[in-house]
Amino acid sequence: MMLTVNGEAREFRDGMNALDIAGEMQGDLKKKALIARLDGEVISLVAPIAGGKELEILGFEDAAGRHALRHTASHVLAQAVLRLNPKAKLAIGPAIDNGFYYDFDVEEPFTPDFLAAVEKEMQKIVKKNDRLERFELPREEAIDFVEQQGQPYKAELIRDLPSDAVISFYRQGEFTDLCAGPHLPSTGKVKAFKLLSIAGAYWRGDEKNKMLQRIYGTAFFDKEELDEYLRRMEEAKKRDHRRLGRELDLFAIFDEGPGFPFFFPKGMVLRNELEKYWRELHAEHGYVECRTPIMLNQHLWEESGHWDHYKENIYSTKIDDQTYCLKPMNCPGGILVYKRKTWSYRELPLRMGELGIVHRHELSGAMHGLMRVRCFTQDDAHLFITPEMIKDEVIGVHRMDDLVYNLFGFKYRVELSTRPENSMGTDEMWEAATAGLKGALDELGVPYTINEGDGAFYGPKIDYHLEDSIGRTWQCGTIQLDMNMPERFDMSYVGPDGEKHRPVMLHRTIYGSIERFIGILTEHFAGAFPLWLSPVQARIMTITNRADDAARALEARLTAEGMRVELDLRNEKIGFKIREAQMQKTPYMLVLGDKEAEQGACAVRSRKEGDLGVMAVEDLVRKLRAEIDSKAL
RNA sequence: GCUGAUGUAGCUCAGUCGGUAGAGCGCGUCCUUGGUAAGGACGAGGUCACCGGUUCGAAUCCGGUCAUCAGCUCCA
Repeated sequence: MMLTVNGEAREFRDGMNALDIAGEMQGDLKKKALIARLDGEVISLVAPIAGGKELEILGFEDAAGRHALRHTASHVLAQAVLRLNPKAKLAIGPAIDNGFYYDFDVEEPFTPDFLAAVEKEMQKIVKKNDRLERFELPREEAIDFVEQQGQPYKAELIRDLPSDAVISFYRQGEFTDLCAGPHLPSTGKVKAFKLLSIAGAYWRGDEKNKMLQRIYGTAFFDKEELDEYLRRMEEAKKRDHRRLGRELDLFAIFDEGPGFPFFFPKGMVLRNELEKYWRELHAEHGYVECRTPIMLNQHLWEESGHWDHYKENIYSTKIDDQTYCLKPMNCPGGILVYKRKTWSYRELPLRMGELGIVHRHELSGAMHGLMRVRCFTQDDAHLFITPEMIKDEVIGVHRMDDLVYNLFGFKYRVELSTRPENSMGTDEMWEAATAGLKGALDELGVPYTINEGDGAFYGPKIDYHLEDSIGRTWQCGTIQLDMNMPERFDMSYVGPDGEKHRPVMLHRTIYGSIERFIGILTEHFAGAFPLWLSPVQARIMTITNRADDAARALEARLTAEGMRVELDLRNEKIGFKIREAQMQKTPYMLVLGDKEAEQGACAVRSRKEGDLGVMAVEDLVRKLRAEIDSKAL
C-alpha cells in the first residue's frame, strides 16, 4: 500500500491504521505525534487507512490533538461515572474550547463528594491504559446495541443521524460509547486532567426537555500545562469586573436592585468618557442624536410587534387606565421621531443615534454583573436609508465598529444571525435583508460564522462578540437590517419620482450597552485603564507636610488642564502612599518632597514603568496632555 | 425560569458536639515628618440575608423566601 506521509511517499502493509503507521515511523517522529490528518481531515488513529491517500501525522500540541485528548477524557469520565452509578444514562460528552463535559441522566443529582470519587475512578482507568478500539455497526444493529446497554439517549441520537451516516463506536475496557472520534490510542494518554464543576443542562439544549447533570473538566498532555491553566484561571478571577468594580470603587449591584447597577463617581467617569468619545465619533460620521422617553404606551409596542414577540421581558404599569411599558428597545421611539415629518430621498441616509436606557426583565438566573443586567444604556442608532444604500451603510457601520474595538485593543468575532422561528415578515424580505448583510461582509472580506436562527424577530443581524477575562464571549456590537418595522409603521420617503417609497432601517450599536462594555473593558485592562479613561489620572502625594502647598499648587495646575487628580497629603510614609495608589491602578503618581517643592517640579512614577525621575511641572502637563489626547493604550 | 452550591463586620474569611461571635485588611483617634508597594499604639464597628419551625436555648438543625456564584436556557 502506497501512502504519502507528511508529504513523502511511503510503502506500508495493507490494513494498517494511523497508529500502526506512526509506530513504524517512530524513528523519525516525535513520541508525541499521535494525532493524524487524512486528506486534510483529522481522523482517529485507529481508523484503517487505504492506499493512495495523504496522511499527516500531527503532534499533540496541535489543537486537534488537544481536542482528541479531551474527547477521550470525556469517555474516561463517562466510564468512571458508570462504574460508580451503573444506572446512569449517558447523553452527550464532547470536547469544548478549554476542556470537556459529559451529560448524564441520574436519579440523584451529583454532589461534590461524588465528583471527587469519579476523579479517583478516572485515575484507575487511566492507569490501566486500555486501548481505544473503533468499530462500526449498521443502523439497526447500532440501535439494538445501545438499547441493550440501557442507553435511550444514545438510541435517540442514532435515530436522528442521516440515513447514510457511518455509525461508529469506541471501546475502552468494559466501556463502549457511540462516537465519531477521533480519540487518543489509549486511556493512559489522559495523564493530566481535572474535574471542575457540576451543572444542570437541558437535553439537547432545549428548556422543554429534561434537565440532565453535567460534569465539566479539563485535560492537558502534561501536569505542568494543567497547573498553568488552573493558575491562569485563578489569575483571571482577579480581573473579574465585579471584583474590580468594588475594589476600584467604580460600580456595584446591590440586593435591593438585582440587575440594576449603581455607578459610583469613579465609574461615572468611565461612562462619561465613553459617551463623550461616542458623541465625537458619531458627529464625525454624519450622525445626529435624539432622545426618546423611557416609558411609552402599550399600543406602540403592539404596533411594533414587541408585545407579541417580547412581552415576557417587558416591564409595564397602569397609568390612568392605560398600560405603559418601560421600553425594552429604542426603535419604536426612533421611528416616531422619523415619522414626525415627510422625508425626501435627498435627506437620506438619516443616521440618528440615541444613548437609550432600556429595561428588560431577564430571567433571574441569567444576570451576571454588568454583563447581563435588567436596565442598561444602549449606544443605539437607527439608519433610515433607501434599499440601494444598504451595502454602503453596513460597510460604514462595520468600519466604525472596527475602529472602536481597535482603539481598545479588542479582538472580536463576527457572527451573522439568520431568521429565527418566532419572527415576523415575509420570506422575500428576510432573504433580501440577509443577502444585504452578507454582501457587505463579503465585500469587506471580514471572516464570520453563521448563527442559524439567532436573528432579531424583525430582521437578521451581524453581531460582534468580545471576550471577557476567562474567555467567555459577550455580544456587544450589532448591525440589524430591518424591512419589517418600516412596513408596520407605514414609513416612507419621497423619491425623485415624487412617489412615496419604503425606507429600510438599520438598527445598530457599537459598545452594545455601556454597562456590558464597561464590564468587558474592566476585565480587558484588569482595571488599569488607559489614561484618557482613567477615573483618576494622577495622584499627587507628599513626603512631608512641608510640600503641602506645592502639592496643592500642582493639583490646581492639573485640574485647570481638565485632568482628574487626587491629592494625598496624609501623614503616611511615601511607600505606603505609593502602594495604595498602585493598587488603585493610578496611571501616574506624582511625588513631592522638599527638593521638588523648591524647584517647582515633581517626581513622576508611572504605574507601568515605575520611577521616571524628576520632571518640571510644564513638561509633565505636556506629557499627560499628549497621552490623553492620543488615547494611547 | 431550571440544576447545584453559597450567604457571619465595608472587604477577605474563622467559628468544633446547639450554650446569644472572632481575625486580618479597611475605618476613627493619637504618636511618628519619612524619598517610590504595608511605621506604631489604642478604639469603634455585627438583628450571623430574611421569615417561620424544632429546642430550656439556634450563626449552627429543619422548611420557606430573597440574593449571589457556576452552568443550562434566553440575550446587549
